[in-house]
Amino acid sequence: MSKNSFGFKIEKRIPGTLGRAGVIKTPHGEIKTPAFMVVGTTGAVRYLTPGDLREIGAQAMLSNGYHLRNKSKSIAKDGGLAKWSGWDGPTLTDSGGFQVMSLGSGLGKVVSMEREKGVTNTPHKERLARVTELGVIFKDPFGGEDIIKSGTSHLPVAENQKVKKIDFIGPEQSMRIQCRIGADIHMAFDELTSLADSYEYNKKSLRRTERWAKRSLKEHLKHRDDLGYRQSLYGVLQGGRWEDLRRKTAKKLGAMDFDGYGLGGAFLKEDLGDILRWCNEELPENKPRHLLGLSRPDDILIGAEMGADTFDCVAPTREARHGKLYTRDGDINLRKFADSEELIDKHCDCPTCKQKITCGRLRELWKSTSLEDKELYYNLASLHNVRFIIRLTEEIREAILNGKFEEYKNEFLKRYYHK
RNA sequence: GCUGGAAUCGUCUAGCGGCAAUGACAAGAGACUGUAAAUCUCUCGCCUUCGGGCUUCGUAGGUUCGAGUCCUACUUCCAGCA
Repeated sequence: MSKNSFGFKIEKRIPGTLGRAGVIKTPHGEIKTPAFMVVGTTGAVRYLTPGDLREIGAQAMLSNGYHLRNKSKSIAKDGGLAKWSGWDGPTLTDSGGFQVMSLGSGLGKVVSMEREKGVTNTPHKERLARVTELGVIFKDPFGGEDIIKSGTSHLPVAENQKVKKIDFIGPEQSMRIQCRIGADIHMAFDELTSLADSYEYNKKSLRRTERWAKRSLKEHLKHRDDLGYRQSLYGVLQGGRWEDLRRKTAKKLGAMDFDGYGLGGAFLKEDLGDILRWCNEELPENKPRHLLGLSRPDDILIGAEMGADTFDCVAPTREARHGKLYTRDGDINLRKFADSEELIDKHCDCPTCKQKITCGRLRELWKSTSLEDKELYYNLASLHNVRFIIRLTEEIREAILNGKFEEYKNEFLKRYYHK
């Protein structure tokens, strides 16, 4: 295979659905799909080494252009993300589109998929991101020194507020940053809307995201070979929970020359399947699709069934750090396992379970006042949870290839969610 | 033995006349989905029809409308001197 090629091949479909198993080819290796990409926002997965990632069967890592924006030049100098990070397999970078929401309308809030949680948007004056047609103005709240003088009312800061820096990121900036970082796959710059945004706002935002997609594509073409290997670009589909918006944007971006597609949005759990179906019925079948930011087993199963090929999510590592560990019979809360001699899951093939480290011991490390103990816990717990999700995608792939997806899905869901 | 000082919710701690009583830790429950997350929320004397009721700050008295807070005695602990 040529070093410069990107490709996707479908190996087998799930009969009667949009789902498939396949292989994505990138300059840094293949990704057998469905696959879970580990999240290493700043170039490393928290508390996991590249060696750990290999050991638990990770195939690809997702990093973030926004978080690496100030390091992109030195990453380019080192030959790109793979060389710089020590993870030499396939990589993907997000554009910063998630931060438009997480630092803007969703600042200080959790991203929930439950209707009951009653999502509201953060007031404009408190936001650290402001959206304009040209791009997004980000305010960096850390290490504030520079005082923003008056006469900057177009910026999302109060007068005389101390902030370190104002960053402007639009499609062109995001593409340049991502092309310097040099992941195998990039995301077009998009705006992720929140569950609280109206149809009208979503429509307006979606049109802008589509214009940004076009601009992303144009800028990306200029720089995609700068590091000596071909970097690919996915267009990102937004449109909230509305079928007309979703189908229209999928058709529109689907006709553009992207290498694949990101399926984005803040979803209610009950809507996920429909939204993915609307998008994937319209998108070209022969291009890979990445479902952005989801990893609960039911979400991955629906995603795979509805034609998503790759996934990423911070939940496995974050929840590991917070004491929630995954098992086939549902999640456990480590708090309840003081002095327990049990293993998390005696059939698990992760390094932590293979070493026979008990829940009691894990809890002790987690609750320890020693940072060293805690960090050991974060490593052991992250290894377990990430391996659990990777194994889930491996088993889904296996089931698709064997024509047993439906059977596998039902059995898994029954055991995991006790229904 | 004498002289000081101290005793508060599992632990440490605030409290100098209006207090069911501060904060931290521990404990318990929940959350977390393209990482502002080694984070966040809630509970943490007993009962409650959620209005409130009851019992609490070493023990026993006292002063006061009112005491964890002031006074007396006792108990225990700490420090200094013998």
